[in-house]
Amino acid sequence: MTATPFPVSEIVAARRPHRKDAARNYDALLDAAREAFTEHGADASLEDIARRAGVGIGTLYRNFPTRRDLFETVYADEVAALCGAALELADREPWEALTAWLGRFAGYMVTKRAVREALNGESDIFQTCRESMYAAGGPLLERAQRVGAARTDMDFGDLLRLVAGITATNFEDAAQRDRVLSIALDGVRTGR
Amino acid sequence: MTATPFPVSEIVAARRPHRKDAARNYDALLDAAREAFTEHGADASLEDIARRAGVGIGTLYRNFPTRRDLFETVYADEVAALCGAALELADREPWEALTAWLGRFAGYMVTKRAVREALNGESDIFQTCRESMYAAGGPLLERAQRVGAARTDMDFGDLLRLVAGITATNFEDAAQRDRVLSIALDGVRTGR
DNA sequence: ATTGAAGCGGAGGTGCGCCTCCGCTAGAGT
DNA sequence: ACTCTAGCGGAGGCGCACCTCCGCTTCAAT
Repeated sequence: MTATPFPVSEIVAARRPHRKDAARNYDALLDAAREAFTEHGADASLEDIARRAGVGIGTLYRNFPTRRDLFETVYADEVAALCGAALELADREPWEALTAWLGRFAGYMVTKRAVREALNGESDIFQTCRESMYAAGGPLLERAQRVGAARTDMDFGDLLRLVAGITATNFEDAAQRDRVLSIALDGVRTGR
Repeated sequence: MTATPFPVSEIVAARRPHRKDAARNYDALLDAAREAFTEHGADASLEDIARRAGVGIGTLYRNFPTRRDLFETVYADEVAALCGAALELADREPWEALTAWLGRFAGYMVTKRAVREALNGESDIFQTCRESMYAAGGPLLERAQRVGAARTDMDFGDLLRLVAGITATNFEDAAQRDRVLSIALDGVRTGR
């Protein structure tokens, strides 16, 4: 849906049908799937997704012949949006831009977890997504490192896992999540 | 199984049957269930668990009438073992004792995740487990805080979530996991 | 050794999600 | 307006996991 200059965005576009009604259904299925994954994780029922989207189960299967196709596309769509977000942060302060992007990244972790679980890491789409993610977010960390705001004995992959893990956890409330995330980022930050 | 002075250990003991063969089956089921949860997460099939344990499905249901009963008991058993581990660290250096225990804690997170997912947080056993965990691990953090090794603007709950989140993530290799965990703990540590 | 009851196991009924298939609908080109 | 084809929907077959039920086995108390 969200168009970005990153390769991952083509994955979603390539599948999208041309006819008007078909495209609408396609979008509705993607939205419904994202919602269902957030709610039920990898076990979300395909028939439930079709129901949410207001289409027949047959339509779901025509657009996404296998469960894997659907999961991959939802995932790619999320990653594409996240990549787009990184571009809009180019003019902010390095450290602030980095943490703002990580905040957005955190929001996408729920879906990502479900997808990873379902696909069991056995998909080459992860490679493409990883590349796009690194291309989008990597520069934010490098910028912060260059101005001495972030420690240099870590790479972007380390940072993503750190934030990913923490945001995937259930907290008592939003305040605790922010507190814990900020403690972890104190481990990343240098100078103050 | 593992006997500790913590209330949570009674949950497992209370269920354990008295007759010899029944007790053996009970233990085998618990082991098989822990293994299955580690491997397949919350979706582990009960029939598969019975098969692994070498007992009939009927035996599983007699011991654990509902899926919830089985999950709760496995979880309680893990927590009891973890509580026991904390007691054995009383004579170590404060910071070292804390990190050693957190390392052990990390090992139990896989099962814990599966159980939490299955029970959807809707069980009062979590309350009991939380209390036992805090009673066991809390003093380790307080000790480290008292000698100035750990920051004081956080509590034990924050620390558990921090470690729990990170260890629940998939890393490229063990080295990366340790690196990330150590970065996060740098955020906790004070004075060097 | 006897016996009763506690425990065992797995066949089979039930329900649910997966996926296919095909008669019907509606968009797009002329 | 007409047509023809891409697209639609959902009934229904299939398989798997859940759970019950009951005849058989094993323990342990006397």
